[in-house]
Amino acid sequence: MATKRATINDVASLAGVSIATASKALNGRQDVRPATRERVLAAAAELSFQPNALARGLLSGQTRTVGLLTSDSVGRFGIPVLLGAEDAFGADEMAVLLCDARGDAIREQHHLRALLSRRVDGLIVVGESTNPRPSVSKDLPVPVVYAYGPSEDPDDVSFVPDDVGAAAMAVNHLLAMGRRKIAHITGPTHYKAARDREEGLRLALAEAGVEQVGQTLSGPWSQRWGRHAAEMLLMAEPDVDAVFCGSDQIAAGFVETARERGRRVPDDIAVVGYDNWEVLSTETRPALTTVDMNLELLGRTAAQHLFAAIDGKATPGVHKMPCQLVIRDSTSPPGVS
Amino acid sequence: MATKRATINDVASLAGVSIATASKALNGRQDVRPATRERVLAAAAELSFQPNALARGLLSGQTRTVGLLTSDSVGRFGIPVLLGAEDAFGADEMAVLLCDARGDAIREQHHLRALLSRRVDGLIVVGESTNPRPSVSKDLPVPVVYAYGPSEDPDDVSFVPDDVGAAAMAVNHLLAMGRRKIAHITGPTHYKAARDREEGLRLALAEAGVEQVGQTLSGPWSQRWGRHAAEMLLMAEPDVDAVFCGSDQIAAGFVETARERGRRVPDDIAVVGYDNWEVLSTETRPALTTVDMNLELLGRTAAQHLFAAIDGKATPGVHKMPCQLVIRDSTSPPGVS
DNA sequence: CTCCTGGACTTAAAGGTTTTCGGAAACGTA
DNA sequence: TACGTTTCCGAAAACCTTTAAGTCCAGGAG
Repeated sequence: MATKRATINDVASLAGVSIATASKALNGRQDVRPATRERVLAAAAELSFQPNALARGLLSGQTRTVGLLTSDSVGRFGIPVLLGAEDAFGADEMAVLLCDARGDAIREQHHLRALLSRRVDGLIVVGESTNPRPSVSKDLPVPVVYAYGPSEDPDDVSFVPDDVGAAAMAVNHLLAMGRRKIAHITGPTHYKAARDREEGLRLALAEAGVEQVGQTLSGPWSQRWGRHAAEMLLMAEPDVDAVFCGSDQIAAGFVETARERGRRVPDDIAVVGYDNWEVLSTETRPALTTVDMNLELLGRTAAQHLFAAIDGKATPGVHKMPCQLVIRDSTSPPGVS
Repeated sequence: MATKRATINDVASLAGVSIATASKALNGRQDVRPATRERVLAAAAELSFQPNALARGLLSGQTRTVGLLTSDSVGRFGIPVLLGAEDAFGADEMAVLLCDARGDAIREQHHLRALLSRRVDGLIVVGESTNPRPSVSKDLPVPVVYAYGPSEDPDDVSFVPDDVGAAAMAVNHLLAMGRRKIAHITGPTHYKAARDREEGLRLALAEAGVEQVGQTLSGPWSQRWGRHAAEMLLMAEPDVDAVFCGSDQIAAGFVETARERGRRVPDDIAVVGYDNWEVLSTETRPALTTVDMNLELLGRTAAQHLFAAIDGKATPGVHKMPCQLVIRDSTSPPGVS
């Protein structure tokens, strides 16, 4: 806590010039003699002058601020997007106003109004799942991009991970490792993520002419379910040699139970997870091969496209972002434990 | 994307009054006839008018915005604090400008300037650990409160979890369950959290006149270390009947290995974790008794005190916030599995 | 009738910055 | 000397809202 804030007026009078000249000097404009500029800069430093962004924004109509409206309280998806966005903005000193609607539509509207009244230049909406969500962009005076959870309206700009492609990539990896008895354990079917990943699995298996082992097992996204599904699967399909799991939590549970039941991973059964949630994927034994959705890149890309949209160059549609397969010990080739 | 934003001027002329009257009508002030107010409100609704917070802030000197400056990219501590802060602010529609310095002092200064230039009303600084950190508040024109990681300067306002008290509480719980052979596995000693939690353990044991079993084992905060430490501990001190772990990650690793080595939890060995990181604490077998640092409450309290400080009523010093012991199956009394 | 009161509304200033335009000085050229 | 050009700087408007102060008018009291 200290003195009152200095204004450009104070700087100008300390430097003995008008505020116009001070402004020009501070903003590196022409039309000001080097010696004068020097004096102004010195005065500004002396008073530790910070230009008032409100006044500047009022005049220019640009606040250099974007709103990030998220719905996943836990930050599982919002955080990487925030980081990516900060990266994309960073250089040019954009700031991020963060609001968490906690899945409540009323609260979302409330936050939306608050952000709009603060005159954000744009908006990033982060979904809590990849299920399409109602558009928020109708008649909004600023551009909006959706990250992770796409908008229902195809005229909006959305960025989602390519779950289908990533799942296919994961399964192709298992096939390349020589596995042919591949099972699938995943999350609730009302998640589009679960359906997409299963779709990817099916495409990859079909292309290779390989049959899936057993039915897809759907349950919660939890470790507990992974363990439970493992019991069922190992009982019903004893000759399974690979499992593609819809999340690292499920995979961690599976690996634990498989281990307990005397199945070696990866020698007897190879396991692939999803999410690359490091507290799980690198701490299981063995560490998990898993899909990294590259959320930080997704966030950065969304931010960059928001910039483009702010400049009037929007690119509507749902953009699928490539994921990455992180290969760890849970899928080494058989015999190469 | 839609039309240009309406100003109060547009509202006023649509309603056929002056902007002053429009302002008064919109803000529920007296001196305006009900019929007139009605007209103004209708006009505002018609134009979906949102008052420009920049202009308002410029005039009042208050932006109703606070900055949240965090250093833990992963959001493990920052997020609950953000949520708590949003809760405290929410009713009164404060907004939060979030910046992540990622442990980089330069970037922190950069963000600090950006926040100041945006004229935030106050600042919450969230540490990445409970280690005291350099103060940022000297000669700042706005109040600052520190959450989780306290400031080195005792004149600042800091809120930290009461690690010592919580550890003592955890150990007292073990003692109450009849355990007398208590060991401690924790994180690196350069973390104040590790030292404080050990301190709490010592106080509780001393008060009960019980000796700690073996030396405190220090290592990374990881599950891997928990497993490794479990091997060592079970070898060196076979008769241990309880372990207090410095984190849920360590506890999860310990439980896993103890189980593998044929020790039953909690029958043979009771285990207490720390953090109540739910993806771990509720998913281990058995679920972990653990310390919940109540970070959301901490964040809310910090936010409330920031309000107080904004109003000129600061309460300097390091405030220790109470934690909570969440009792689950890993510490049931012996024989009551 | 005049004067006063109070209600309903308007005018104008303020807040800090950027920008446009015009002015002044210095200098060179005819 | 008169004039044009260049260089540097200042005055003032604009952005949008709130509020203090002022205006106007109807109606009541004297």
